[in-house]
Amino acid sequence: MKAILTNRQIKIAEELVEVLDSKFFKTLSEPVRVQILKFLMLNGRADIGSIAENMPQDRSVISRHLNLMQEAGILISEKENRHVFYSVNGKPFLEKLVDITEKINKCMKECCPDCCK
Amino acid sequence: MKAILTNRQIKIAEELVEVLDSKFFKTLSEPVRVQILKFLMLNGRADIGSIAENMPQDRSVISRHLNLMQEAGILISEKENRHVFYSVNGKPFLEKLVDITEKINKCMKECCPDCCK
DNA sequence: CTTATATATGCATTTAAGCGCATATGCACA
DNA sequence: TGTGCATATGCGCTTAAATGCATATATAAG
Repeated sequence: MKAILTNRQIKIAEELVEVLDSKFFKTLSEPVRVQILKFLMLNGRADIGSIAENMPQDRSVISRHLNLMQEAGILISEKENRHVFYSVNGKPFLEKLVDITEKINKCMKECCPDCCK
Repeated sequence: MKAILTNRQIKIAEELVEVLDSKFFKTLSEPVRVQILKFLMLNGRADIGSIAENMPQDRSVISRHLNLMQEAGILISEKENRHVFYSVNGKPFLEKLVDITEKINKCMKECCPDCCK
């Protein structure tokens, strides 16, 4: 048990908690949503119908997953007439991941130097 | 819908699915486990009892979370007499995150160039 | 204006996970 | 060898999420 914690260390650790507890992270850790991500990576922009055709789940289920993924910043959606097209939210998506990695790195270096031995 | 997918692209996308579906990712996306991670980052190596004292959950619950986190490669455990001490598995933990970020980056660049616009 | 199609939503069911109690195991110390 | 403490585990309870059906909404086409 360490003796003293600086405010700076506590703040850094709290930032880490924030990014890990985020909707973003939770949304990514679900097999069906990962499959959807894979599909969109390989096939590019697609509407809900075409995505659902390639998944065992019901259309309504896929629709809800897509909505969650958009809210989490992983996908973007564009409504065109009757269709809603989804695609990977490329740069912001990647930046979020880099941010998480950097925050963990920073936390280990500054809060827990022993962790890195 | 893209016309043709190369084997290379499919392989890259499958590797992405693999890392995202991993125990590692799922284990990290749970609030209590994130709190445990924070605690160990700030306080360093600690045994189950001291960790549980700082959490609202029962010792048995914390014990199980710690076990999962160790299996996922996030923590390491060292048994000393009656006590089991846990600490952050620093380097491997960070490397895993970097690996995931790189895989997603690679997948976006090679499978879905449109994603990055 | 009617019909067909794409998506969204209400609802009930099923499933998985977290949770805590009770108890077992393992180890140290008297 | 017996007692006490740290951790592990069996069990049932509770909760949250995924799932699919039925249906509602919206829009395009005839």
